[in-house]
Amino acid sequence: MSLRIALLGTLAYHGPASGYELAKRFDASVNLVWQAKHSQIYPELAKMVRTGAVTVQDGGGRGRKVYTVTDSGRDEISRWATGEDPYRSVRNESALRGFLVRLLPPGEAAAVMRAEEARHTAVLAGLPKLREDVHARTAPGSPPFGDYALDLGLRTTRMLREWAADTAEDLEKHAAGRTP
Amino acid sequence: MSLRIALLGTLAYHGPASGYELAKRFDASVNLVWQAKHSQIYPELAKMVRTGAVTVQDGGGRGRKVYTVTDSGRDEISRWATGEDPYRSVRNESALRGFLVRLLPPGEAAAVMRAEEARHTAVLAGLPKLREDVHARTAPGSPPFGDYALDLGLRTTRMLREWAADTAEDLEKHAAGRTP
DNA sequence: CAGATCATGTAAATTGTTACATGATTCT
DNA sequence: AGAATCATGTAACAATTTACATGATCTG
Repeated sequence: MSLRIALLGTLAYHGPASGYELAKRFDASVNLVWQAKHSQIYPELAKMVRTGAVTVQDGGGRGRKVYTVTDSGRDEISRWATGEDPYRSVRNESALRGFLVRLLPPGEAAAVMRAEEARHTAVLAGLPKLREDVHARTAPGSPPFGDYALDLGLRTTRMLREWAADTAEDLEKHAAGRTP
Repeated sequence: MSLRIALLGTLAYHGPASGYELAKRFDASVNLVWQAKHSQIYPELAKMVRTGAVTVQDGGGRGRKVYTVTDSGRDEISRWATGEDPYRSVRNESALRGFLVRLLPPGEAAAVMRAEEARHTAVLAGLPKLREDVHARTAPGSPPFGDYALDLGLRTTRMLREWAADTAEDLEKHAAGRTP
């Protein structure tokens, strides 16, 4: 369901697109929050054509197919976004790594956390460019998609970096304490 | 892979346990970061017995089976935790909802964000109890599992709540502006 | 023309969810 | 005794990943 919604949302924000381009857009926007490979996107688009959430036209040679979200598709987005369902699927491999870090010797654990910190710093450095990319891809007239979403991405990455740094610091203290 | 690692990590932190108890522990600790149902846990445990990452014994009647992590299992954890692999799988339905919110009329969108804020506030209220539960389930002598992990959970939830509140506020301004 | 990129798909395997099924023990 | 909880599993289905496969167009 979530992939379907993410695709519909992306089409609604950035305008009609091909499966190929949707895969690109995923990398450049939703990607901090949800991922999908083309091999999952193509079948899902075909399915959405069958259920009337999107329409297809041939577009721009090379066998390119352009998908457009329908009113029915927009309704689906609204229903999902406003719907109750209390369950929120969460999966976070970075955080899982954080869960395991105490099982390592403190020195090693600290190194892992420092590496994690560096990774987040790198992501932060790339965010301004990401923001430009997203704005460049946004269809004129559509609401500024990036703003809330990118803001969330920014806050998330910042938080993870700080957590990694604080954790590393704590572990380094332990490591120092045990070999005085 | 990640489920396997999460299970091994949980066994290493909290000591030997049955599949049933592991399912419980997941709900009470890793759950902010990774989820699993018993129908996935049981087969995975059986598989790990075959590959020697854990051992089984019968324990405490009622057909209960107790799993213990082996040295080889611990090695697996270390390798995974320190391994390179730059890819980090992330899935976050709350955040996905945030992505879509701009597609709704501002008033409705603001309401969705306020609801989200309330949800996070509720989770925050439950965290002290969660911390107690985790500590109660932690085997004596093992490292304080909860500390870094719960800290991350706390920071994540706090960040999401603030983001939801700020977004709601912004949307409310828009809603007011358009119907002056 | 060769290599990069655009573009779409399918197949096989793995992972995850929902539903079904069963039985033991404890608590009231 | 009946309800709740402990406890384990399987089956069917859905979602996801990895690998395989193919061809068009553009760029140097």
